[in-house]
Amino acid sequence: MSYKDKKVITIGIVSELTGLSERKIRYYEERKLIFPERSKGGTRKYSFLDVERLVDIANKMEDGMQTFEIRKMEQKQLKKKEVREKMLRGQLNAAFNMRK
Amino acid sequence: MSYKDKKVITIGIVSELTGLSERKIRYYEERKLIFPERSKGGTRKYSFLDVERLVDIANKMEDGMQTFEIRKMEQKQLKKKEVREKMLRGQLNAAFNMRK
DNA sequence: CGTGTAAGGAATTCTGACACG
DNA sequence: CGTGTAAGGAATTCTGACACG
Repeated sequence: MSYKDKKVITIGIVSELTGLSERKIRYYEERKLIFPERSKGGTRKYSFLDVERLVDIANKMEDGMQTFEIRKMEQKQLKKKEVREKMLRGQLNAAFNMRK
Repeated sequence: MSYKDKKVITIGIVSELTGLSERKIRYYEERKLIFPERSKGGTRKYSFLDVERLVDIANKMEDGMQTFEIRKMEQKQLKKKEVREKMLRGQLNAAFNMRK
C-alpha cells in the first residue's frame, strides 16, 4: 500500500480536489462506484486513488454514461485484467516446466 | 508536487497515523516544526510528508531533544543541502566550460 | 518546557427526505 | 436517474486557559 491507496481524505477536501459536489460523491458511493472507509464516528475517508477514480467517473458522466454502465465497465476491465494475469501465469509456468 | 506533498489530511487522522496526540501535533506547529495549511474554515491540513516529519520529531523528542534543538538541527541540514547543491552546480559548470 | 484536560463555539459531516425532471 | 437543498443532529476541530512539573 502506497500513499495513493491510504484512505485519509475527508469528503470536503475530496470535493475541492475533484470539483464534484459532496452530494455527487456520496451518490456515486450509493451506486457502488466508490468505496470510502469510515472513521469511528462515521465520517468518510478517501484515498488519492479514489480521487482519481472520481475524476474518471465524472468524465464518463459528462459523456452521458449512466452509473450502472460505469459500474459494468469497471467490472469488465477487472475481468480482462484477471484473464491477462492468468495467462501470464500460465506462460511463466510453461517456461519453467521446459527447464526441467 | 506528488501526493506526498499535498496537504489533505485532517489532524484527527494524522493523530491516528502517527500515534501522537492532537495536542502534541498542534504544539509542534507552535514551535515551528511543522507547517500545515488551513481550510477556509480554519481546520488544519497536513501532507504525508508532514506525517513522516512528525514521526521523526517524535523520535527525537523521545531521545530527550528539545523542540528548539530539533528546529536548529533541521535548519542546519537545510543549509548543508544548499551548500551541497551549490557545489554540484559549480562542478557541472566547470565540466561544461572545459568542453568549449 | 511539554503535555493533558475541560470549556465553549464554530466548521464539518451524516442521514433521510422532498423536489425536479 | 442524477442532483440540489433545507433540517436536525452528531462528530470533528479550534482557541485560550489552567494545571503540573
